[in-house]
Amino acid sequence: KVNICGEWYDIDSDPALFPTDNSCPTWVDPGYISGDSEIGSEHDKNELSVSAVFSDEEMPEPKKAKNRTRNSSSVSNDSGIVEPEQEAERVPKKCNRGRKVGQSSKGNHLWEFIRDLLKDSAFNPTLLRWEDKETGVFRFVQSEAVAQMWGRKKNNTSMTYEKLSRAMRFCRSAGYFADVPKNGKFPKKLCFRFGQKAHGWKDL
DNA sequence: TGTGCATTTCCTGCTT
DNA sequence: TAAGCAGGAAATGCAC
Repeated sequence: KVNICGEWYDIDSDPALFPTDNSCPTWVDPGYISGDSEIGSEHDKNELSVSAVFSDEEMPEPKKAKNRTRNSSSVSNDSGIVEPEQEAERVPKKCNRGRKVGQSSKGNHLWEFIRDLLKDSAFNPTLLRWEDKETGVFRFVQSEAVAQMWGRKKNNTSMTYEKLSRAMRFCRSAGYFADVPKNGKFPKKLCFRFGQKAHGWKDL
């Protein structure tokens, strides 16, 4: 069993997720492990193999067609007049917003989940990796796979990296993460950095 | 029962 | 021009 943020992921009951032969989890792109992939290569551009782990039902839904609910200018036609049908489309989809029933918010926080993944050699550097451990800069290697694990922990099978990254940005504004130094040393994409409120990552 | 926190979801606008 | 990133707004579950 592997403990991530206090939650035990059972290798035996989930062999596809955690192979028993100490090999890499099946979601990990074999090309990355074999050395065919490096940061900046095609494999590094968010290429995923999560379909090997998550069934069709478990896979996140594709991004829904965007409903424009706030900006009236974007639903008006060329003449700037909002048609009645377009007006109807502006009704907020309140029922689809926010957390769903059964999605627990208790337990560990997102930054702790990320920290624990970095702590575990089963996930570091296959799912995410240190860019600069001294300054707390890390980078998502398999961003969608990490998002799926986070969603799994929160009973939310529709979790995506887009949503996870939004939560990461909220945590950044709260001080758990910080801005990545813009000195050209780190790639801007998929890079985050632990903030002042985060602790326990230095002694990993 | 009300409030605050920590997200989650949807969206627009900006940047790469 | 498309994809990714940033952030606003509204909603939720939970703890207190």
